[in-house]
Amino acid sequence: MEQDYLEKLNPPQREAVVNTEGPTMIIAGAGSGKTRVLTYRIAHLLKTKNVDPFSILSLTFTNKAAREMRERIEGVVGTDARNLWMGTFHSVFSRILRSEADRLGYPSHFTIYDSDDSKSLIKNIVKFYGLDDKVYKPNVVLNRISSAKNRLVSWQEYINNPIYLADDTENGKPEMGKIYKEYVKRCFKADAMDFDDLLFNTNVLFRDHIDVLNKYQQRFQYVMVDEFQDTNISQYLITKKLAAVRRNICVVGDDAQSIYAFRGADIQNILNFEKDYPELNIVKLEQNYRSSKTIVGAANSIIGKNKNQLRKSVWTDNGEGDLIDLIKATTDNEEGKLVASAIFESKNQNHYRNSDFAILYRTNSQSRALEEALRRNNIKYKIIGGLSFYQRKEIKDVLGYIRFAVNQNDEQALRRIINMPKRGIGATSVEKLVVAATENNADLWTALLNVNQILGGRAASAVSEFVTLIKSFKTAVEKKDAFEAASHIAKNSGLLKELYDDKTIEGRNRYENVQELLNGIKEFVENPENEDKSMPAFLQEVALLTDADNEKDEDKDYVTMMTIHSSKGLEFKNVFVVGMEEDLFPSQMMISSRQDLEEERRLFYVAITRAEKKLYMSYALTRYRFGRLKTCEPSRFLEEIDKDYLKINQKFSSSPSPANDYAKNFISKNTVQPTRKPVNQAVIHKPSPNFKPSNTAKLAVGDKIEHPKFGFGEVTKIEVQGANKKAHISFEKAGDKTLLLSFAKLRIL
DNA sequence: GTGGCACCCTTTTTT
DNA sequence: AGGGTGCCAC
Repeated sequence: MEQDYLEKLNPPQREAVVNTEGPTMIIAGAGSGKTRVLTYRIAHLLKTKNVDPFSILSLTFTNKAAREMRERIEGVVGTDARNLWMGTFHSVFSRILRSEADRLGYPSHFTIYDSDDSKSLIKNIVKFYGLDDKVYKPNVVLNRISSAKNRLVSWQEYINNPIYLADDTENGKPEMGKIYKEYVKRCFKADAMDFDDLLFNTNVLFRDHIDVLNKYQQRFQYVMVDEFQDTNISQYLITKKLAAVRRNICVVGDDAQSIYAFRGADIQNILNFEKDYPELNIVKLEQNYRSSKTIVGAANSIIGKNKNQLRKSVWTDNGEGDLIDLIKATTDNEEGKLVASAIFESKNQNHYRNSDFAILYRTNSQSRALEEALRRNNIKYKIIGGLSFYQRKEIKDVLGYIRFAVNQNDEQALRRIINMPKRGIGATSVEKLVVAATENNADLWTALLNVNQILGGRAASAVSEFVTLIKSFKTAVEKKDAFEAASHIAKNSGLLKELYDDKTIEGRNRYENVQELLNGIKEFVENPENEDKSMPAFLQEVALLTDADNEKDEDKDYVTMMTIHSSKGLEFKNVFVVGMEEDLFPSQMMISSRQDLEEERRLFYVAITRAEKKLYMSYALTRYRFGRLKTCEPSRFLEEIDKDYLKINQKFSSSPSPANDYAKNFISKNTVQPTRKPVNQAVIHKPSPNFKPSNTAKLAVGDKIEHPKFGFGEVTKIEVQGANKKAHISFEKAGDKTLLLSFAKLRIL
């Protein structure tokens, strides 16, 4: 049987599969059959070497990659594959942390804070210390803490190291260490770990508890790491410790595809690897099986501009293929239209299906215009990533209740749900409770139980009711399976009713989303592979899930839309790389923060190498950003592609140039924002004094009105913007002043 | 404590 | 454009 698969491989691939002992580094160029090699390598271990699946640890970058790999291995070796330790760093080590939680003083049901939780906790802390939240922006603070954790710098070390203080002081943020400390303490007190803690604490666990480390060193005889170029130091050290005894470690990566430095990924790991394992066996996979010569050539011509690369030559035996189509559009909307019609034409000419196309962009916000165009052309599409299902407000609300029922110390969950739906417990009361808990060195839950000593009157009784409610949820979670408990909570928390009563379209959607969540929990419970059907088990599962992991569409024939980042590891027959504009791609941030462009260029390389047959690139001369029309210039990356690979689409090559003049001209002709439509009348909120939300009035051209700032006047023009959400009215007297209709203080005379 | 309104800020990628 | 926030009225 093994002969079968070995014959399908070229010599370096075969070597990578068969050499299972000792440290190995596989440098796998784009499209070089990496997944196939990894699959066979594990199959080889299981079948030929009779290794127990429980003793193989395989770490991947996404849950999806893990699942696919498991399925493929299952196809070769059968159900043994189910027992492999396979998953992302975060999911594998959170499982291990759960079973060893007591060693670190955590309960095994600890909560995992997502970045929203982390950010709002930081916000609380900044406020708590009375610091300026303009200076200590949650995002910035979290990044700083995160990168410290990823380099295994504890808060103690952070505070005691003058270098960090000097650095922070220079950036005007001297209190960073104090925030870091408080953040860690609050997380611990809340029985919570954030994403970085899952790795940081695994390192602490293995450092401080040798017996635990020994146990896992014995268990994992073979350790494999995929997408090695995107691991950070914390992850690297975990694998190093685990593999220290057996030294059977195999890492697979491509330095040219390292695109997560912003998250702490360190290419240095590849170089360190050679130092840490002098007996290292290096295999290079350089033949590309995926793409045409044109695509491989274009990709090479881009990545060749980077200085910090290991020399590697990716080549292919495939045919020349089509040139890259460059599509030039005047606006972002037109870009969408042109992309849609290119898809339409290509489908007709080549009998492609929707699923043969992918549209890749730099930022999630670019998806809007494209979406619109595809919808109008009746092309089915699916957006991967962006705001994930689990980040939606209504889902987070329900999960907030569930989380708090499982862990009553989960401060972030409590803050979210205590007054949702409204029950008369305002911010002041919550703050008093938190302060009381802190002062008495007690749990939040204890403070809630003793609310009568902290608050009085209506607030106290509201809190008591809330506590009773939570107690019943707590029982539900302890006694029932995840689905029953969740249904109970959704119903009795009042969330479901509140959404049901909301008859707007958005309300409907939200209600359906909650139902979908419940369905998901039901599926979780009914899945025979899940032995533990409890609520905590479900939460564990869900905390590390992303949208890309929810692949259960019946109808799979859609155009895939996603960021370049989430396209890593995927391939499509035809790929559109859209928004090829300076400042957008490469990103403005990269330029202004004085970082070099190499990571952006690698990102471009990743985008190009997703394509098998044909590549399209597009840019717009004008684009809306933050509601403003901006002129754009073609990306410098377009200049960097070897011209032999590019074809300027004839239809659009007649646009005036230079591009910027044209765009400016375009904008000057469109001084009135094109999305504003003139109308004769609009409905506005009725002005004070008898103001009630439902009181509306019609405002028409010619009406006499009074404005507190601009005085009396007459309506000369009404323009509605967007989906009738905002209207602009013009005054006669105020010098043709344009005003937002939402001025409730307007008086119609 | 709640709710409306005007103003302000976003300004990258994700486990 | 869209969401968060601070202020004000009730």
